[in-house]
Amino acid sequence: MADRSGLRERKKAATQAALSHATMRLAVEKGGLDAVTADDIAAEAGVSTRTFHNYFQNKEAALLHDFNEVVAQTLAALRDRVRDRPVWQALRDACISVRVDERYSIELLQRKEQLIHASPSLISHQATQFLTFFTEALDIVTEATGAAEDDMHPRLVLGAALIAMKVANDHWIAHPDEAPLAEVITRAFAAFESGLTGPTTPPYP
Amino acid sequence: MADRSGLRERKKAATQAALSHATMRLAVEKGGLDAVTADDIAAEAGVSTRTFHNYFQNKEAALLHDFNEVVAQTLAALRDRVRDRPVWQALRDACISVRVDERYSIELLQRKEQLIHASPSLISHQATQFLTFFTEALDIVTEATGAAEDDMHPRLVLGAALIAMKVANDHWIAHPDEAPLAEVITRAFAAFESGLTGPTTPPYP
DNA sequence: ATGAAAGTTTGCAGAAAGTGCAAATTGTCT
DNA sequence: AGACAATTTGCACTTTCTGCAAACTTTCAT
Repeated sequence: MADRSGLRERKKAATQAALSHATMRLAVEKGGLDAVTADDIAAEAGVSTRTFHNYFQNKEAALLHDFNEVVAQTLAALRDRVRDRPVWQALRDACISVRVDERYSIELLQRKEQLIHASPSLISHQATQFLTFFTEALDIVTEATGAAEDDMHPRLVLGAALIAMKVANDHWIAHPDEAPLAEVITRAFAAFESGLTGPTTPPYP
Repeated sequence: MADRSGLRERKKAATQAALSHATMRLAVEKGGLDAVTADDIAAEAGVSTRTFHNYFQNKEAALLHDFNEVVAQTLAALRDRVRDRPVWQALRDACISVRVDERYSIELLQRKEQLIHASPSLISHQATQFLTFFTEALDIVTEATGAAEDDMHPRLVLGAALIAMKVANDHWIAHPDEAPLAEVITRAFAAFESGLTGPTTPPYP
């Protein structure tokens, strides 16, 4: 019944964190996650290879582990907010409320972004995480709005929000000093609010 | 120098198609791609396992092979259209021009969709294909509009188009008799054109 | 038609991932 | 302390994927 603060639970969390951190350390050190084996990671974290696989299915999951918390917290924030404001604003506010910029150092985020960008398997795994987010968020949104099962609209709104969030985050990671993250997110969401056709429309002969 | 219609080229294409089809056949038969091994596929197609891996890195790539053609053709269509109309319309028209509904049978698409939905590795691989599309399309769009390297707008527009395309396709595959694919795509794109905030906004206390 | 050049297929060896199982170890609770 | 439950570990095994070199097939110039 002890789910919190038993020695056992703390040790588990510590091991998981150690494995995740070891993965990051080795990936940076060797210039790419592909050059790191599960054996390496287990050794670096001081556990057996088998234990590594008890915690994570693969190295990608280990490296992207902390992103799960971001996803969980965004979903929780969305559940809260969707009650008292329109879906689009709830999505925007939920994304802003997570404050990735305060939770992780910009150097860490940049290095991680670099690793992901260079590895197809990491890109792939991250995409899966996004899809999980999408699916769960869709449940929240459809329940809140009472939209029909086959209505495309909730999916389109949610997809747009996800794109806005991802593009804004990537932009901020690449140019952290230009503007605070919250503002970049707000700008990205705003781009969808007035219709997309206009801006990228040069004159034609 | 012969890249077209040499015996060699035709044989290669035939082998690749045979492997891709064998993969689909076995996946359907065994109720999921996970239950199929590379050995199975090679045997079914009448080549060695090593040859399978000469053509495809993994079973996922084999199953999703024909989607590559769709991507290539969409990109080609986009390149064409982006010259004489606004980016957003070019994207929409390019998506419509591919006519997935005429190229594949609805049964095949539905079975494939089912397989993908049930397999994390397939979802993952498909996401990677989407990202490849995104990256290449971004090149086309930025070149056509002369947008700055760090401008979020092209990414947002492109992301929205991708979402519209995916949501429309999924919807049409699930409800093929409701409306023609082209119309569903048009509707999905239209949802972005007038601003997203409105429709999913119930009244609040 | 023939033979050299270029491309393709195959088997084999080997690194690595990932899973099931049972024994050993470690934490929990009375 | 001791019974009970959860965790860690080693081991065996299947599968994926890659490199390499030998065998084979197509191509093309003579």
